[in-house]
Amino acid sequence: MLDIKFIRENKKLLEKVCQAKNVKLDLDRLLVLDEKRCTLIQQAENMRAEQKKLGKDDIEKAKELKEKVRPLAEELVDIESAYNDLMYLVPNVYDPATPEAKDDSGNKEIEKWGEPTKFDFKPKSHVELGETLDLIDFERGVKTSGFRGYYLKNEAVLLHFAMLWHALLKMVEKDFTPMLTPTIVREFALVGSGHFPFGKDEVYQIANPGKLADGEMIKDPAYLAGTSEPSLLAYFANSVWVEKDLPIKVCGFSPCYRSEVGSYGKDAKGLYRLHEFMKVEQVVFCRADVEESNKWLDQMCQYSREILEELKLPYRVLQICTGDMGAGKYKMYDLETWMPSRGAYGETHSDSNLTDWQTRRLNIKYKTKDGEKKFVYALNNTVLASPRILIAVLENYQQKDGSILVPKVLQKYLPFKEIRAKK
RNA sequence: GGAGAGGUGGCUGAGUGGCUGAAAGCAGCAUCCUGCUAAGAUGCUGAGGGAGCAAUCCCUCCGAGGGUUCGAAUCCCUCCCUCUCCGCCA
Repeated sequence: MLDIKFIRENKKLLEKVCQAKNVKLDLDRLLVLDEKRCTLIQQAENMRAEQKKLGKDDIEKAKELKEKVRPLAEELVDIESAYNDLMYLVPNVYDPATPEAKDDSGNKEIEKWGEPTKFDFKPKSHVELGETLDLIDFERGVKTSGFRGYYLKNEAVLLHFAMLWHALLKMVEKDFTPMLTPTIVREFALVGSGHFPFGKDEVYQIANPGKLADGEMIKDPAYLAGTSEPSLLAYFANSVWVEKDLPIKVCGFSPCYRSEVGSYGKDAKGLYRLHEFMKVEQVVFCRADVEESNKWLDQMCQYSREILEELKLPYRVLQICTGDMGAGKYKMYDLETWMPSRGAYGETHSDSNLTDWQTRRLNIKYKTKDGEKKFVYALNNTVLASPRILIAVLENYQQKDGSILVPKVLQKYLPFKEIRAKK
């Protein structure tokens, strides 16, 4: 959400943003609704003030006024509802330096660490490795869970948790408050984070929303969140901090659920695109200052890079272009980690500066030194998501003899240093 | 799942139809007073939106949403949440 005043004054800019971000929004209609809304509010308020003044001195006249206000109030409800629907669709502006493009072809590689792993043998994919070493069972996963189902087994399970644990400890070390967040969330959390109304299809809905047999509506349906970000943000909904308490740094651990509708054909095999996985996520709230928030964006990226570097996994940093960055984002990086079976880097982290776009939706503010109230800026980034990261670990660490070495940094958490075929 | 009770400002807590946006206390801020500490005196102190250079004025908000009424924190309905007891359960 943006400030309506800003929208009024920057129509041209926002038209451009809508086009660049591929957001369909009738800005003219929004502005017309806004105008009507202001007029109606003013009229209704004046009448109500008059009505109140009359009090019980002239009940007849007050009655008349009441009847006059009623249709105005009714119209206002309709207009405000339409107005709000559109307000939730208004995208955030983006950093002027953002590469412009219609799709991910415009993403710009801004840094690279390490080189793609070279093998002096024909490397296996994590799917093959998972099968021969008895680490992953897709067949039974699908049998039990359906398309994209999987079981992790044996060392892969411990490796998965070792990495998540390592990631969580890392963030605690960086002074983030660890949180284990709800995965079942209400609508407002997803509207607040901006996952709604844009990506409603991608979220699993539970609690049977809609009409009951007697025609009653079930309100407040529940959803399975695709990340702990909505929960981490919603935790602070309707709160006001004092400037000196900023930044607020939290990290969440949670299972993540994604329906992946609209990507049926993509990444059909392996651990890349799953309906459920686990993730450690970092969220920072900072002062309403673009420069400061961009510094945090870089800093959060650095934390994630540190983990990839400790794991000695080759990666690159992309700045995401306008067409690929999502309505709410002001600036965004992805980290892509080298995945030998793809012969390419695959997205493992996503780092975003949303400025006040989310905090306006959730009403999260702070009081400045001058006593002024402002919406805080919010940012989020993946710390580590698994099993996807397992693709990179299993494949990059495989040996000629078919075994897999355990990254050194993880060995302290594990009762083994390598993974070999079972007898 | 069954049976009860309840949700009021930063906190405690009055208030059951009409100058109540809300008593009182605590906390907070300001000033004064007392040789420190402590205590005392007085005043100020909720949020959102709108008009105005400003003083100020107007509207909305007592869990949320509807309804009754000229008028609702107060009456009615729905929902959400909290607490107590019972049942069930990892």
